[in-house]
Amino acid sequence: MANQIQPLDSLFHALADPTRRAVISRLLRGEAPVKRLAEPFEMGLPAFLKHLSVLEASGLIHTEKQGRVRTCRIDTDRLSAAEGWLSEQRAIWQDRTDRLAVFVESQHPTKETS
Amino acid sequence: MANQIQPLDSLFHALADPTRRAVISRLLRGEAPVKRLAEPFEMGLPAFLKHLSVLEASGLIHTEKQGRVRTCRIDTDRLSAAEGWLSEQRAIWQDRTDRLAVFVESQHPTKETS
DNA sequence: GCAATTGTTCACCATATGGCAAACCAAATT
DNA sequence: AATTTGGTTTGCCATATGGTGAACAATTGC
Repeated sequence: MANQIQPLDSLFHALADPTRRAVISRLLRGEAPVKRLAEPFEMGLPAFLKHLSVLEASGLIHTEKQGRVRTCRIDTDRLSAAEGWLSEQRAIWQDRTDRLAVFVESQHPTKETS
Repeated sequence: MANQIQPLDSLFHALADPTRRAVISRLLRGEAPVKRLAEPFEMGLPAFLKHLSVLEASGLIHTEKQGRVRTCRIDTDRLSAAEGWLSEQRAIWQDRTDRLAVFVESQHPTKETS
């Protein structure tokens, strides 16, 4: 319930880039090392690492280094947090339109309420 | 179904700012002119207008000027688009974890499947 | 017509973002 | 020990972002 608004900034910011969204989609199918994650993209590793650190700062992924390979996995709770805010907003809107519908209904006594 | 990925960039980017999210929350309760929208915030109008234009570029709001006052209203379809992408992703993840659960189940013939 | 209200535009600024190349480090391989 | 591999750090760059103040419309109300 407690709306910790601050992290939403970094969350949505992390989602606002096609590369990062692709990484998320990829990680939803299972963990992967940095190199493999980076393969589909045309940028260099340094640029890619920046994207990863944005994702990690947002809490959407966390990574662990073992030997020389860093493995990345997703934190679906953070995804749900983003989804949660959106569905909260939709709830607000739906509640309002529902009450509006009732009001309109009450102004149209001729139409049957069915 | 057709995933028009490009607009997601501007969509999530628009959501990645507390001012803009507040504007959205406000507009979900009903349309409002620029001046009234800007009141709760401490920034000047030029800065606020930039936020509005980011929101408008993302399609989350559209505005109409009548006389000297510009009225803003929200486009809930764009909100649903963002929510849609997120729930798609969750579906991917859930499908995977479901199949994983089935697999784990099949490796544990001792535990009853209930 | 004058003045207040409501936006809008402009020039400017500091910082963040997203990319590069190149040098570097540490773990595996051979 | 030498080399490859996987990742990291460091500069550097162009552009975008988020804000400011000041000047500039254009309506509306008196």
